[in-house]
Amino acid sequence: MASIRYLAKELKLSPATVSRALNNNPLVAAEVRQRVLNAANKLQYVPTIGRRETMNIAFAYAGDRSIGSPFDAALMEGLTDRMEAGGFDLLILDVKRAVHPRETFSHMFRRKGIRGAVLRTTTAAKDLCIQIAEEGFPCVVVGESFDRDGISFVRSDSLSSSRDAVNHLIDLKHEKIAMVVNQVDDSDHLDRIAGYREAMSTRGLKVDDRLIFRIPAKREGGIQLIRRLAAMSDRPTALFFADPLPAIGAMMEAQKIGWNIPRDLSIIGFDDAELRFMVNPTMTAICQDARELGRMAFESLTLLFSQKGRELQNSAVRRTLPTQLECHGSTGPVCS
Amino acid sequence: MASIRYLAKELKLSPATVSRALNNNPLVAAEVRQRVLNAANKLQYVPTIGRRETMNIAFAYAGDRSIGSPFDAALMEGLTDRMEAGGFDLLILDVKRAVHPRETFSHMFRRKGIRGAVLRTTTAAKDLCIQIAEEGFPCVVVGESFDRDGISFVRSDSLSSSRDAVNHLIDLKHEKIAMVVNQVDDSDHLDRIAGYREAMSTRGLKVDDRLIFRIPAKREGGIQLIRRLAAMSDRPTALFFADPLPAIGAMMEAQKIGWNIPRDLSIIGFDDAELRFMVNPTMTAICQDARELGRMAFESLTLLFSQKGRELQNSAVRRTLPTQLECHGSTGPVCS
DNA sequence: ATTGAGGTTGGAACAGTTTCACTAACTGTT
DNA sequence: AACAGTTAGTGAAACTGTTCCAACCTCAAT
Repeated sequence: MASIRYLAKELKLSPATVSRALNNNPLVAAEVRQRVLNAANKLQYVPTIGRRETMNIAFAYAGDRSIGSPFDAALMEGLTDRMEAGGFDLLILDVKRAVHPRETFSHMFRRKGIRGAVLRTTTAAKDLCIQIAEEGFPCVVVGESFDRDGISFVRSDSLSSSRDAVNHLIDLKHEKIAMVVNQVDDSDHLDRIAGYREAMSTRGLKVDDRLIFRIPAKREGGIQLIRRLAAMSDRPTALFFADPLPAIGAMMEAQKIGWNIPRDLSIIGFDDAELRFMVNPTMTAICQDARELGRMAFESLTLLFSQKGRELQNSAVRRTLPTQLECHGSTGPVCS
Repeated sequence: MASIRYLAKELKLSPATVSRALNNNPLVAAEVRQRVLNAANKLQYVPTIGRRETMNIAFAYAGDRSIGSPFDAALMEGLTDRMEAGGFDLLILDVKRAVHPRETFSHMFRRKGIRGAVLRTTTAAKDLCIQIAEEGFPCVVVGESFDRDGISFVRSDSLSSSRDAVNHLIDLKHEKIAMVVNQVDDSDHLDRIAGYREAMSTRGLKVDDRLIFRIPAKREGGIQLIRRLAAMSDRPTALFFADPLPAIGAMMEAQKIGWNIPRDLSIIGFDDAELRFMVNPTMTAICQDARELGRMAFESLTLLFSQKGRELQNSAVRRTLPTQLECHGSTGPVCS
């Protein structure tokens, strides 16, 4: 369709100049480059190798790059699970780093021969995802959900399992149940808070805002929280964490200052991987299947490529994966 | 150099047929494809996009795919650290899955436009690495070392820090110090055993082969080991683990059966990531900087591309990264 | 005014891929 | 047995993207 030569004819330039502009070659005038980029975006230009469409899919970090987490690793594993069969290759990149000055994101993807992207993001970078999606580039976001149309995403259903978790604590006769959540909200975490509130009020427990603690989503956050609790006169008997690492930190610090878990304090965390088995006692946690999430992301992306995807155009692909509450050793009946 | 058309002329075929053969298109006769592949390998054919050399680097799993580990995640992070500046992109693949029937590995890499590969491997797949290296494809192995010439690799220096670890235990007056190591050996683990033996004999302690325990490198392995130790009449007072997960499992199981760590048992593990901080007490461990290892792997690879690399040809690039012993709460003086 | 340097641009050559037409062999039908 | 239809395999040609080289244009210095 829209080839380099077609663009060239349209813009009354040579193919050479268009190619240079698309590759951010400095030997092209700024004004010309801008015109070429605009035309390429408008005409939905997609580079090919010879006559073959490229078969790369990007796992793209929008925002902080944090490959380090087991969650990302599992996600990637799921992504690659089905890719080989379709002849796709997986490319890792950091969108902020990869994009050249005065280049749109979708253009950067095209320059690298990428057909579609799985965007791994955090709330801080939500805008970035919206921007990329609005440029019309096929992408699926993991780790955030969006209200507006036109943005595809896959997510875990945090709401119902959060409800389950809190109900489990209430079944154990806990009443002062605190929710511990990251300082910055994303939609996933908002769901977790909603689940907490729902379960509490349904079972006739008052939700006191002072029972919702905001901490950084790191191990240190959990440690600090325990130190705060230790000073309280009327502290909660159970904690529900919306993130894995603070839950671990809290368990360790609590034991360090002599509390017995679960006798003196019950803890429920989240787990993307196998962390719940690495602490003593093993941790009751809500588990999400990150690998399956990766598979779903890939399938959503291929759906966007297909004819059906073209029809959907503005209505996006959205999938939700159920999560499970796994009961282990960090929760027990309230001890009064 | 060796282009498709050059190959075609050489083999008295059309460029079309050569292209098909190289892409494993089924519409080409088996005998012809074989001839093309042989010629491509002999003439060191490298595909290009237009006239530009491809800029992909592969993070290739040779053997079991195990992206899941934090070690791999950190490795990848290190790899990508410097890549963007050089204009390279990182491609993830599983060599066994990616390779087509009757296709050499180097050919598969070339088909995908890959300039060089970082091979992440295990001992079980050591042969695979040797094969790829012998095909002459630029690659750097991580996680294994090789005696023979012509194979580049980056590794952590396990020997000296293993010595440090055991010496630390001896300083704490331990005498019955056991070494716990994976059932299958790789050169890295052999180094760790060597370090153990060296330290023991230098300090005048006898190395009893019954003090070297072989277990699967999983959490469960450590659990099983503790159960075995519990039944022994004259059990070791300290354990030196060559792998992260069994050390964690052992700590948990030991505490479960009522042993106090470090009073009843001192434990030293390995840590690629942050696991040592997630257990209680925090774990004394040998830490390797997987991220730096990734950076080194990338730099070694680019060295192989450069002119200097051409000269080296048969003598390979080899780098070793020091590791550190970090003392935390899981080791203490022997208690008699 | 002339010359030279540097920035831009286009033409041409060349890289790989696929479409289309063609051949040869094989298969099934009359 | 003869014929038609199908299929595997091949090559020419058309098309895609990139870079080398020559040409052009502008501006400053002589």
